[in-house]
Amino acid sequence: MTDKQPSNGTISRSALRRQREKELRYQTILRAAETLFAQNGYHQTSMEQIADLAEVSTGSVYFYFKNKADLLVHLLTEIGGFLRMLVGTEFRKFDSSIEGFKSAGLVFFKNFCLENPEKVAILFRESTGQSLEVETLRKSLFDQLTADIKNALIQISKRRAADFTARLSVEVMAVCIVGIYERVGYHYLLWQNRSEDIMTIGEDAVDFIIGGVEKLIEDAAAK
Amino acid sequence: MTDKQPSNGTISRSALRRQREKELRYQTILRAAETLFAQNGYHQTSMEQIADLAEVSTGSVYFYFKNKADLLVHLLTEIGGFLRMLVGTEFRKFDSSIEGFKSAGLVFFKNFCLENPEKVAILFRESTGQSLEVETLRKSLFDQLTADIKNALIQISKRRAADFTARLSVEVMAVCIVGIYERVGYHYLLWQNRSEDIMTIGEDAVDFIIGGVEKLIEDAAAK
Amino acid sequence: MTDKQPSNGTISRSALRRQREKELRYQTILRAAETLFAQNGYHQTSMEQIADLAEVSTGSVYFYFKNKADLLVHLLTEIGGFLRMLVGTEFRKFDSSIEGFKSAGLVFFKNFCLENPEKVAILFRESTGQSLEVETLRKSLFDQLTADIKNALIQISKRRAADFTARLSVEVMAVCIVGIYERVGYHYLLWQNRSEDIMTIGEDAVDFIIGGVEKLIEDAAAK
Amino acid sequence: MTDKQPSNGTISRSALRRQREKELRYQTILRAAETLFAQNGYHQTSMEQIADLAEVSTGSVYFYFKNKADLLVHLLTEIGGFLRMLVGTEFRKFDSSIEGFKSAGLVFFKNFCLENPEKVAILFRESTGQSLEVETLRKSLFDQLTADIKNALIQISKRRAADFTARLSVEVMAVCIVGIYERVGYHYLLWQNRSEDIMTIGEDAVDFIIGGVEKLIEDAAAK
DNA sequence: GATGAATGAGCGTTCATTCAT
DNA sequence: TATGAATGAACGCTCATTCAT
Repeated sequence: MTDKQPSNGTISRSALRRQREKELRYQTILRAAETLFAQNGYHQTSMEQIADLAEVSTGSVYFYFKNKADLLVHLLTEIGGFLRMLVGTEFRKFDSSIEGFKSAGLVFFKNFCLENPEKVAILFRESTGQSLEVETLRKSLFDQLTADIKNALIQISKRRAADFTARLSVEVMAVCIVGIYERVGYHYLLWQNRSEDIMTIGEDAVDFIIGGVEKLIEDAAAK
Repeated sequence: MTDKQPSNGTISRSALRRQREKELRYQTILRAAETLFAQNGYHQTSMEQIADLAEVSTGSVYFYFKNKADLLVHLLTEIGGFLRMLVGTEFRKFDSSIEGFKSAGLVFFKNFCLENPEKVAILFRESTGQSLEVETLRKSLFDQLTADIKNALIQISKRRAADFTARLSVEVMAVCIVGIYERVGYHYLLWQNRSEDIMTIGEDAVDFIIGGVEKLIEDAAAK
Repeated sequence: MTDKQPSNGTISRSALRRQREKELRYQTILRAAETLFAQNGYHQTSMEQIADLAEVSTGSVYFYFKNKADLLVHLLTEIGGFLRMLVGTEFRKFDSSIEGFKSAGLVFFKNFCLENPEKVAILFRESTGQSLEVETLRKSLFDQLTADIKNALIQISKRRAADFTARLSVEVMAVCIVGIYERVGYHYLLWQNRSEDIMTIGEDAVDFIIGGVEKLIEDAAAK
Repeated sequence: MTDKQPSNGTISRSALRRQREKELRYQTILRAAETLFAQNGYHQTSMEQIADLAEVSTGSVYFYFKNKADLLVHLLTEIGGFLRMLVGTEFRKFDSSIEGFKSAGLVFFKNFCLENPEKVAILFRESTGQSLEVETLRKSLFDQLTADIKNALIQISKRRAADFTARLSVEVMAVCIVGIYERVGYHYLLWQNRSEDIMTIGEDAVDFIIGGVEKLIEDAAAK
């Protein structure tokens, strides 16, 4: 705490370095936890293993994270943000059209699942059925995703002059779509290791969704 | 040696009663585990708690089940069989038609989810991300469900003279449908407690599925 | 208890048969325990395993033996008696001469060790360091053996008109001899499996003992 | 990072002190286990008792030793090394002569048995008939002792220009001698508490051994 | 006498968390 | 800040023993 601020208002070089090192350590620990949780499971991973992989002491882990669940909470938050960013970007790019829907789906399978299988494992497997705190966070992440999809659906229906909600709760549709993404990713990446086929599979899944959505829009518009 | 075998080859009454009592104890313990796993979570439940709720000693629990994971395995197997029976019955009743599809979906939400929320919690939440053994069993249960749905889809497509597989892998469709059931049940029963609305919600979800399937059949038939 | 004694004083046939069966069961259980203790170790053997091998219920084991230690106590007593009988017979046959000494040694290696390796395991390995009760019995068995040998040594020394005790405590000599028997049996049968060589080895050991004894007799006589 | 490495390459004082304290704790725990194993027996001693006597927590015991058997393994290794050192030193001092033999024997009874009865209890009683791992270690310790004695015997026979092996396997002789030491120590210290007489008894035992050896050397030389 | 289900004290072990240095 | 030894509650599990039938 001595050399944080030199006499003038700027931050000293060594303070900056320490800041960087701190951030680096934080990341190293988080990545170690991610790797081990995904690989061996949350309960099968001890704090000591995480510390070992991150090459720090157990005490240090507790300096950066208040407890074991906190590691999962941070990972989950990070993963949730990352996923929303990926999908949201795609929707914005295509202006919430049906094209954006298709594109977002493919981005999910390619840039999320395929490139980050550990995140899939943590989001869909390891964070399931843990403490109340984690489950609450998990719920809120899923709720956000659902809300995003719901909004996109509403925009599309408006554009087509169809009143979606008349025939089907848009929210339920959104929940269904989330369920599809989740199980397809889980099934083909965590259970089977079909990394090479995942894009074809993803296209099929997106087709199923689009097909369903289109049909229901037609029905709604027909009324 | 007194009452096991009367002079003739039949089993004596008291032996039968003991048999019944043994089966009863087994059930009592299994139900206690189910309740506690669903309520507090697998890891938050101790063997002593299970014994207490079942009103037996911890030793007795180990007489009927070889270890804690074994309890989960038995529950999961039971739940998987029950679910397949429910859904399969419905398909058979409607001769694998699209009506059967609708009916099976509703049965899932009514007779499985609504009437057995603990089973939902265990199948979709508590059994996730446990030991390799449990995860393997879980995978096989999901695989069976997927295969059942896949077969139904193939039968329907045959009846309509449409070649489904041309447009979309039937298996992926089946996986999507399983994903929908899973997440809708989880979302509206475990996260929100919408027991009263579950049937309406279930109908919506089934409509989404039917919509998607119909659309894809049309597309396939058009070719 | 009804048909034990017919009106006259003789024992009924069925009572006799039951007597025989009881004795048989007792033996079956004891032999099962002996086998398992020798094979897997006393602590690594459970009462259930013994009951299983003897093809009776655990309850029956407790009818014949008051507890687990009691099994070991009975085995040990039996083994001790058997060993004393073997060796004693030999001494008596040769009239406590140096020939009897030699002969008894060889009988130990042949008729005790070679033909009953399980008894070697139990007497020298499994009964060591158990409860106070077992250790006390073990001590008394060793004491008896020691006393037998001591007496033989005294007789021999008397015959040679040598005063053994002048040079060396006869008891210590006896203890030494017991130690030789014990370790040679343990070393070459339990650690190495030299069943085929055991007689040659035994002869060597007996030679060592005889050599020592002779030498000390000479020394004593010389005085 | 504060006091681990001062600017130069040496280890700081406080790091040294911590090192010492760690070694001290290790010793305290090991000594507690030794005391309790010798006093109450290995199986009758719980990890909690050891922790209590060492005035640490059970967790600490597991920090220093991987499990209960590991404690016994460490004790046994330590005891084996100590014994070999004692006896070996004596042999070297007397240049593997018959005098060294005598001296080594007395050292065994005085500096090993008399001064460390707990070690006698653990080496000859508590380590017997435990797990495979312990029994293997035990065997290797006895094998080493046997080999040491065997070598000494060979040297002596060479010096006397006698071919020992002609009459008697040297190895068997060594095994006999080990057996004598073992049983005499066990008999007079663990069973009877003859601490005051142990030296006289030890001399007797050594005399018996020397007597035997001399006789056999004479026999061998005579041929 | 025989059975085997039931008991429950007891033990070894783990591991998240703390804290003196 | 960082360390890592220390803690101790908690848990899964075993198994000798009992006892109602």
